[in-house]
Amino acid sequence: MAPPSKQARPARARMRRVPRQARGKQRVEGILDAAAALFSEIGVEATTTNAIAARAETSIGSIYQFFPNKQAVLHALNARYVDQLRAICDSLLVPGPEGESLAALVERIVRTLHDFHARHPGFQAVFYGAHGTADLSEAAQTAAAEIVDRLDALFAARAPDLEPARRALAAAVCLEVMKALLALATRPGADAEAVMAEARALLCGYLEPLIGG
Amino acid sequence: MAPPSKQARPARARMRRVPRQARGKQRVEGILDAAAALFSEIGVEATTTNAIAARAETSIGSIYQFFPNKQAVLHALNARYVDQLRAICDSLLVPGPEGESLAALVERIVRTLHDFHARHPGFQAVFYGAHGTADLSEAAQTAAAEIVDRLDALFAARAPDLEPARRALAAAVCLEVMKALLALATRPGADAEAVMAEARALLCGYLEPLIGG
DNA sequence: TGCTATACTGAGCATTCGCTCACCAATCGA
DNA sequence: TCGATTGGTGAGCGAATGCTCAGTATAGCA
Repeated sequence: MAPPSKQARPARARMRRVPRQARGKQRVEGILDAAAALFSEIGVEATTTNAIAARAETSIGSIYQFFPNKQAVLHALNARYVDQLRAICDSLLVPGPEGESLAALVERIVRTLHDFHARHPGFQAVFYGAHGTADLSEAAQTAAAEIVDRLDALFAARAPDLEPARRALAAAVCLEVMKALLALATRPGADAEAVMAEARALLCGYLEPLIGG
Repeated sequence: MAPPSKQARPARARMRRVPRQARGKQRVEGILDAAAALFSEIGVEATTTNAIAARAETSIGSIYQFFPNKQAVLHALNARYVDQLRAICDSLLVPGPEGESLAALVERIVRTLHDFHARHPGFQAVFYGAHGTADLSEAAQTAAAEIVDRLDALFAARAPDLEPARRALAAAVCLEVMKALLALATRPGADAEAVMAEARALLCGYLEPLIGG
């Protein structure tokens, strides 16, 4: 990422042009798919715009028809993941069946999020990366804030008397722990089931005094 | 990092020349200090060799007198951290005073490692980064493996009957959880003490059934 | 059928980065 | 004092990267 204006970026646009025809929409999807694959394979920084174009079997020109710069591709990909995650959370991070045990709740959450990680390798690259320049990790924070809010609401539903500050902290802690352990579980050569079992034990032990059995 | 031979690197050397005079040793230390500062401020990838030289108040030529390439600087910095960490672990990850409670042990570990993180901002940048190109994260894995081994030995001392496979898994899980929560604690604007309290609760709850009270 | 908006292309420009090399300076040992 | 070894310098090279732009192709519509 070399010469995108040394000055502070003015009013950054997310899209240069919105695709109107069907093939335009397909191009954009193909570009995002290619970016996701490369991000997870070689990392965000190491992925070049020309490589994304080659992987998407299109030309760099096409990328810059729709995206103003490389960052915008990352942001768009992140937005796609956040949308999917939001849909999943809507049916996941809710009180669940009346009287659901904490263990069952934790099991549901851990398994669902692990599935999401496994199905979308690019997600980790976008969500977990420090990406050096703070500006880029803004994408990750968007997604993280989304999940912390949902978790916080879920905790509030199960334990109305828990102090809000403690609840928010617990939600943030749970997210970070989940991130760390799901990364461990999806590491090449790791025993995902075994790690998930530890994650369940860890989270249940932590949440039991807070959220009740 | 642009043109360091597209081919597989042959027999990578860690140092081009070992400093013999005192001022040479000081130069190397100054270069590592500058690299550490920049890595933590703007990230490993975004840090250029010229920027390191400027920060160290020397010339790029001097860097390449001692280091064969940018990676070698990262590796040397990592080695310096690993040495310091090893020294700390030697007096930290041992059974401790006879009959020490699990809570006291966890408290000791969490606090000491938090201090280390706070004192060496560059450490996180080196230790936590994915750094894209797998080759670079090798540095992080070196340090991680070191700590996991120590933890494993500590667990073995406290719970000789625990199954080795489970013990190793628990050690890896503890390291990842610690990494995640220490990162959360040192995040700008975070309440480090509050996060550390949660970390203690989390780890005690997890380890109690494994390592005994 | 022709006209227009949309979509697509890829050589190449501007810029950056890692790193070299020819040269100079300080320090050491005898 | 003087050669030898070690330490230090920075303009600039080659390669790679993000991105542009002039031009071409396709789709939608009257």
